[in-house]
Amino acid sequence: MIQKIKGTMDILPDETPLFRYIEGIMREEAEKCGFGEIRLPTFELTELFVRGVGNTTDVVQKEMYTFMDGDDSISLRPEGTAGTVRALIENGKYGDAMPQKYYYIMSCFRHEKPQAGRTREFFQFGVEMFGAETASADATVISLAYAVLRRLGLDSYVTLHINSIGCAECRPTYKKALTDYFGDKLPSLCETCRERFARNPLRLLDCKVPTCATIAEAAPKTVGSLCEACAKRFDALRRSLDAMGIPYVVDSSIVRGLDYYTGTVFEFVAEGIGAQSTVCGGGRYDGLVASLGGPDLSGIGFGMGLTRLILALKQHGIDPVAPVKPRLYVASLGEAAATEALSIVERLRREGVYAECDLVGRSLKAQMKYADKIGAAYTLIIGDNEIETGKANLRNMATSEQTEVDIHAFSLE
RNA sequence: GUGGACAUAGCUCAGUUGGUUAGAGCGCCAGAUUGUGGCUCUGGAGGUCGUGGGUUCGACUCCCAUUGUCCACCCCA
Repeated sequence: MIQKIKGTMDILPDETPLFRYIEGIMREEAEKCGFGEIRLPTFELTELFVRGVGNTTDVVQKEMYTFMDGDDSISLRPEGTAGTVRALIENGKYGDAMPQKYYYIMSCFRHEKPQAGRTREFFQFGVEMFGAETASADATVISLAYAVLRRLGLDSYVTLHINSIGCAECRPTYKKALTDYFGDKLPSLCETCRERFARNPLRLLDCKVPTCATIAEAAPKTVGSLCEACAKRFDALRRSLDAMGIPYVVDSSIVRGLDYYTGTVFEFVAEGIGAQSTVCGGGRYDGLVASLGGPDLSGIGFGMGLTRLILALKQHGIDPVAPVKPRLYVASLGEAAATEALSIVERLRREGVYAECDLVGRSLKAQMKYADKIGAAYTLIIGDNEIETGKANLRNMATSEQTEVDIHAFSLE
């Protein structure tokens, strides 16, 4: 048989209600903050991601689904920010009143090796805000993520980590401080860290190898080498979060692997769902709009992984969706009754009631069993006698009480 | 890309040092006197033991390869 592609998933009817529940919360919370839904192409020109996400990143270098379309190199979107920025510029939305606020719930694609909390096609809730540089903007975006987690009942199981990695002004200074510090310690670092030293020194702070982690602990902190503006804004963000009652920890190892991030970065981490524990990650990207050919416009956003949220919900036994059950099952005996059952069910459905009848030719007993199995609240039993008299027994499946009703005119509580 | 574990009915798993027609529970279907569910009982369908080689008189069981799944590294949501 033909199997699905590695790293993709089938979401069956017993799981989709949970997805829709979570998506509903995301939409409500985003729209309460004035974010409007944006729908974007599944694929874009490869160059958008090369320039937007950054050609030194792993995501672009080795995880994109890229192929030729005639003379164009196109790629499946590996994340949502680059496309949103492209749409903002292309549709001239930078001319409208600021801030511009967008959200999306869509699948993204990365050619990675699947593991717990990581698939090649994954579903992401993302939020992007443009043209607002205040700490209040940062706090608003973070509080939106927190609101979603709180409504899912996960707020006490996640930790918010925040950091500032500096702007175009202070980041180079900080990078130099870092390379100065790590430079003479290279021999004691692990192999991947030596690579990181050359490619993305910030990531040195995030190594899990014990010896590297100890060395990293004593490394100069971003927060200590921020320029005045960045330091001020980071302080303001902390005060804002305090004021809003959103708990957080300052974590200098939060770095982000996408090139566009500047200044404020943050993650919500859920312990216990596996190694991929970041349930939401985001930050500021003040240079991105300009670097993609738009005006000099600031931006901040986050991505939240649907399947990781579901892992966390499962881990804590949170199951907020009730299965959908029919109000009525019409059991029938004989062909005439089967036809009558169909018309009764049709009438009720037109009135907005979820009703079912036999579709596979079961015996009466088997129909009753089936009605029980699917959780029907009531069962109406009809045969030739009932068609003749127009009356039939309506059985309450919980109490087993039966009442006689007019089969053409009865209604359900 | 690197490493580790695992692959037996629709699902969760047994399967003794390699030895006759491969098992259980759950699920599914059908019955247990005539037109009524949940409990119980009985019966039934369903597996070329992931795939391809090899060792052997004989392989679900041992060896090799391959594919897939899971977990971790890396990276990220």
